[in-house]
Amino acid sequence: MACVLAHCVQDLTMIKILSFFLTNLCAFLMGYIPFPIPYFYGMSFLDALNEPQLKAATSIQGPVMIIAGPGSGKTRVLTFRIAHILSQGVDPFEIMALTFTNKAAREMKNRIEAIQGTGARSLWMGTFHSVFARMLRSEATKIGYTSNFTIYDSDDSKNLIKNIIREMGLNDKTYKASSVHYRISLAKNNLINHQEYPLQTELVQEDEAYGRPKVADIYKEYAKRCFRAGAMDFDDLLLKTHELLESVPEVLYKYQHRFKHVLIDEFQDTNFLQYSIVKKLADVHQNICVVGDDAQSIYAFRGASILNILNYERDFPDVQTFRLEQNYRSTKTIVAAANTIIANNKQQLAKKIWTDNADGDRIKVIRSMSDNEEGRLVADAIFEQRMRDHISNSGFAILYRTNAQSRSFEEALRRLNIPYRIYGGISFYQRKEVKDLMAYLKLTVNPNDEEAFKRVVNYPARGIGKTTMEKLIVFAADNDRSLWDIADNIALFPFPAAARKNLTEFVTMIKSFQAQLGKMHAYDLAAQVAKSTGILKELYNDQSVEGLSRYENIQELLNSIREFVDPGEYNQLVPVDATEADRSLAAYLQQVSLLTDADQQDGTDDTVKLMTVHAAKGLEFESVFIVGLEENLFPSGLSVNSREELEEERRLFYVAITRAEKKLTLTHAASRYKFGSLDYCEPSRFIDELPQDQLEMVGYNKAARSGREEYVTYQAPKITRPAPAQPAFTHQASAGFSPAAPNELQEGMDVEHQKFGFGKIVGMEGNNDGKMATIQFQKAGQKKLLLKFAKLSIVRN
DNA sequence: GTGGGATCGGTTTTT
DNA sequence: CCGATCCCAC
Repeated sequence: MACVLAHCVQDLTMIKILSFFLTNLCAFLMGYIPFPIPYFYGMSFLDALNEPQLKAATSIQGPVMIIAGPGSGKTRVLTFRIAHILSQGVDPFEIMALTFTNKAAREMKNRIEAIQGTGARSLWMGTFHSVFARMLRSEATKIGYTSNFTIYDSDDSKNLIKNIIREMGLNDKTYKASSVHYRISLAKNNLINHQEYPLQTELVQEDEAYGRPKVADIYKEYAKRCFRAGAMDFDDLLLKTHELLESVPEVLYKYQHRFKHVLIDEFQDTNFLQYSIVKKLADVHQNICVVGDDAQSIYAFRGASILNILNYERDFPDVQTFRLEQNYRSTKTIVAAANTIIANNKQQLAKKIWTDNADGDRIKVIRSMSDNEEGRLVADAIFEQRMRDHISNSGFAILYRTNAQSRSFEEALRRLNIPYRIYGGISFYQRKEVKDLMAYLKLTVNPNDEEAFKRVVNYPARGIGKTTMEKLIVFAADNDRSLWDIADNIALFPFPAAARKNLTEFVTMIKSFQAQLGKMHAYDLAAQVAKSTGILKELYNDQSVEGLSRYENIQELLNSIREFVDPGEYNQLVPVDATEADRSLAAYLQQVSLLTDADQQDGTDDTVKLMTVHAAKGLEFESVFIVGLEENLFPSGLSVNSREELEEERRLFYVAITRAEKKLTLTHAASRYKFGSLDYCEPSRFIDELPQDQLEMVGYNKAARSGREEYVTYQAPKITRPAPAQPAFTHQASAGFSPAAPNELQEGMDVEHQKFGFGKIVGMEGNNDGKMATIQFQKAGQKKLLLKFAKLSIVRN
């Protein structure tokens, strides 16, 4: 027996060694064999394309539409198309290519460069937002903005809207900032500005039906305030571009004639506003190429519409259409599953995706009892596939519907020592400390920025409180001037002496930064801002774990500024669409606001990727896990009320499925925690829509699905893993704890306080109503009683 | 004006 | 379970 065991162990070791060897050999070959694309593909780089791809890539005169199914080599066609255009003698700066992420643009640029040389660097290529932000930066003065305009992210926009709602004395329960913001955004994306909005009877009636007749007024005030602050929100970057082209003929003329070729990737996800801009730009040369797939349209909530495809055919009647239907990515099983799913949608263009690839494995459907178990099962499966199928970490993706689902997978992967990387969620630039420093920088560049002003005028605390701010806002509104303007001319307004002094000090400080703008290196300036505002000191004094990481985040932000200003060999913040180097602080701030989640990745690391299905668009992985396939989650409970919404969820599922090359695993949990309590979950209807004979069900209590008394016992694959580390604290007590807690806490006990660190409980007076206790805590080494109520953890000896 | 504790309310997806 | 907001004591 022992002998057999020893053999197994040996075999396992052999496999490990072998797979290690193979993986490294592959990495070695990939990394070290030079990959000169033109030679690799033969005589001409065009040889590498199949028949329909070749036609799509080389028909470069006149309007073109390419309908490209998932995995059909769409990116390749686009790349070769641009390379082909360049080879016909067109200048790179006469080409505009709009992609979905900056990363996609950068990758494509690199590939084109490999074929065509470094000239490709000056292509106008990037996301709609970043390309037009760049255009606005040089043209903004023609529509009354400065070129240093701030870009408001959605938090800034919502804050401003919330303030406006309050100032207008409206009920902020009926007027929720997020829904008002959504309405305004929807309007902007359909080319309706604030003057136009009240005239749109349909919109106004909808608002009234929801009991929000004042949305038009809020929109108007919002537009006014943004303008006064010298700020544009995400939608403004497009709307103002459109306005610019509409109202300034010489600008329109200049760009219309410049761009001989315009290309749009992911056309199904562009909205009316974006389409209108591009249509204008392409009007002279009419060389416009759109690439898309209606089945992968997943941004209708953002205003994207299938109508664009129909409009396109109407607006350009002599359009040439190409269809790429052969899938080179996935197994037959996966392609069949995708086709079966999408066939449930009524609204779609007819097409059939097919593949020559192998049949491949059946699709696994795993049922787990809880979200935590779901995490463990997926981690176990990855561990197993890594060994058995020789898939490297980077060959795996875990895709979920909402960012909040990542937690259980993180924990499980960490336990098995599987390296992973999460995209999305709270991004680096959304963190409080980063936003704080950024606000100072924004204010330095554009002092009228109202959101930045409000954010930092009293951070760190300098005695400018609610009352002073309220006055400031009132004076600003009365005089239609920015907050900064009022603060800068404080003598003209009645303020108490203390407030006047504090505000003046603040203004003087910001002005001292501004004085350095042109003279000082942007990095040094930012570092000085961090220091002299007291942000750095404040964070440095915070010795908690979070405080430490905040401090590091500030350092990281400073580093990214340095990288931007001193472009190194590889720098992800370099504007992808930059022809001339604009490396001012203002340019940095604008670029950073437009980074997408996908841009954060360097993509080359060997990690399992965790992301939402939305973020996975355009990517592919050997083995894909689509998790949380439950009713009300995927499809989202908010998107099952109309056929259109449900069909978008189904397209989302379609996108998720088609990311997989070889293996596809679907999971759902029978229950999951929601707001701290267990919630029971139905399996998603999408599982039922799959070809059932292609599925391998794991962990199913079949009776629950078919009504028959047939139980399948579920067993998790046995994988030895290190015993979980004993938690240092077994019970966390806090003000408002349950009656059980005081029994755990005793006088004289050593405890750790969340914020003040280690100490002792010196008293436990006054149990009010058996639910609350007053805890007296004394910090170690200090005589003074620090506080009465405390959030504490017990330290076990 | 400041800071801490209690209380309430809320879940999509992204530039 | 989280964060925003309210409320109260200094």
